[in-house]
Amino acid sequence: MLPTLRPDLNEHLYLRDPQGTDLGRRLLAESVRLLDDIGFEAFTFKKLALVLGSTEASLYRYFENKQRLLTYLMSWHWAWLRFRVRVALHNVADPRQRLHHALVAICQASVDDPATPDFDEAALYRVVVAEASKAYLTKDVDANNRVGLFREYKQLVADLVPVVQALNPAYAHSHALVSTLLESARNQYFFAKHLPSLTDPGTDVRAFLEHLALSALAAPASCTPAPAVAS
Amino acid sequence: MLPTLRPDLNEHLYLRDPQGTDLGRRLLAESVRLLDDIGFEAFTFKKLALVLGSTEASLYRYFENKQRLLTYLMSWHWAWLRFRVRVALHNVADPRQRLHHALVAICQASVDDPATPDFDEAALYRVVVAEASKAYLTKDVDANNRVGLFREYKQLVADLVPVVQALNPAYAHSHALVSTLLESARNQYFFAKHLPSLTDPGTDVRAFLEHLALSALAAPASCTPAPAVAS
DNA sequence: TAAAAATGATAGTATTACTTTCAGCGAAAT
DNA sequence: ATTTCGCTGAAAGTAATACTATCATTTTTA
Repeated sequence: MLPTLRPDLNEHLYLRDPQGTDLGRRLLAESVRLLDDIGFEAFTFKKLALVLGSTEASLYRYFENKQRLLTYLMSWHWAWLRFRVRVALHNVADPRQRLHHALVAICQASVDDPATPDFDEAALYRVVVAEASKAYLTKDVDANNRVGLFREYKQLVADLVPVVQALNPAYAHSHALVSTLLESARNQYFFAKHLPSLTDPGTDVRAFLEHLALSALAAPASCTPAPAVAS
Repeated sequence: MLPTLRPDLNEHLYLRDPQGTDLGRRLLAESVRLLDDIGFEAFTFKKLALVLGSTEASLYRYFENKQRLLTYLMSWHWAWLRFRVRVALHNVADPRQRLHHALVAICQASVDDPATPDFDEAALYRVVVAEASKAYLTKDVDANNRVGLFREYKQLVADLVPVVQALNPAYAHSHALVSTLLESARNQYFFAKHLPSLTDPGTDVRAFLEHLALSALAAPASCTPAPAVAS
């Protein structure tokens, strides 16, 4: 099952609350493993039912389809990240420290929590890295967004915006910066593993992102203006 | 058909060169329209055959599957971007100007070329924004990468790295920065349209990215170090 | 004009993505 | 103690997807 934290995820994500039953919890845990194994495209409820010793029909009682299940899993991850960030920032006052700790929380999302033996957090993070964007890069983003399916991601961004704003209240792109940091974190991990020429060897993703954010927010006048020469 | 530019895309992308025949060229043009219409998940060769007045079997002679077709289309886009960047940077010497023009080329990828009436470039860019990452976020990235399917994207990054390096030869993350700029450009367009709370209202993506890159590369010492306080 | 290449027509297979119905079982309420 | 409820499993079915194969016909080209 999913670890200790049990956020109230949007009820449109599921048909029946998977956290409420044994089968539901095993569904969640095993789906992460299976997604990690074979990827979202090859993943089916039939295969999942097989490893669970259950049936397709039973699983369809929890989730309308695998897309919703994916979005559920990603939402859970985002909720968990929010929690981690909140804890990491607790009692840290210095704005620069706050950014630092937030980025540590975001980038160390893959570390396994030994308190949850039957839930593979490292596998979830691999699934997040490889599949998260498929949760919203679909033709029904707008419909899904309308019913709140991306609430957790948007909340995570909303939580981080003040962290960034604190360093430079005049910065005009704090939402864009935050979403770029989150998306880039995933991408750079993926690239490092699979398309290394799209990153730099031995890159510390957190250090890269922290430098990026701090320098953007330091915003010395010399960085800001677009060049004035003719096009 | 695809516009004037005819790059030599990796031959593993297709079974039969679609640029070499009339049906092949119509396949490419219509697939963009159909992908834009219904999205990658709902897209099938059967539906495409229908709008082409052709048959499934005929289309499967060009592409092994829709994944390869998508990667072909994205590769064509990346090759075209490379070309646009090259043209934009021609005879521009000032490093800051070069970055500026490169980003203009990248961010204005959606403008339609009136020279190619039967090819909808705006539609291709929408498809790129929504679907490009699905070309590599799969379980067979590594196999596909090995046979060169992502050559164009990697080349685009490789072309842009010197542009960035010229502004700061000591910068340690130029590959990560370039790939972040490219990925972020797509993401921010998508967010602006579908998940606006993940960007800032009225954001000029190019201006955002240019400020981000310039400030990261300006790298005053005050931005660089991680904070020294206890964790 | 003959050979080669490309296309269309037809058909077929395995799998996917579901839905439906019904029966059985354990826990909770009466 | 039994009814009832919620959940699961079993079985079957459907439409669509993702292909592959064969063969006749048309188009290109040498």
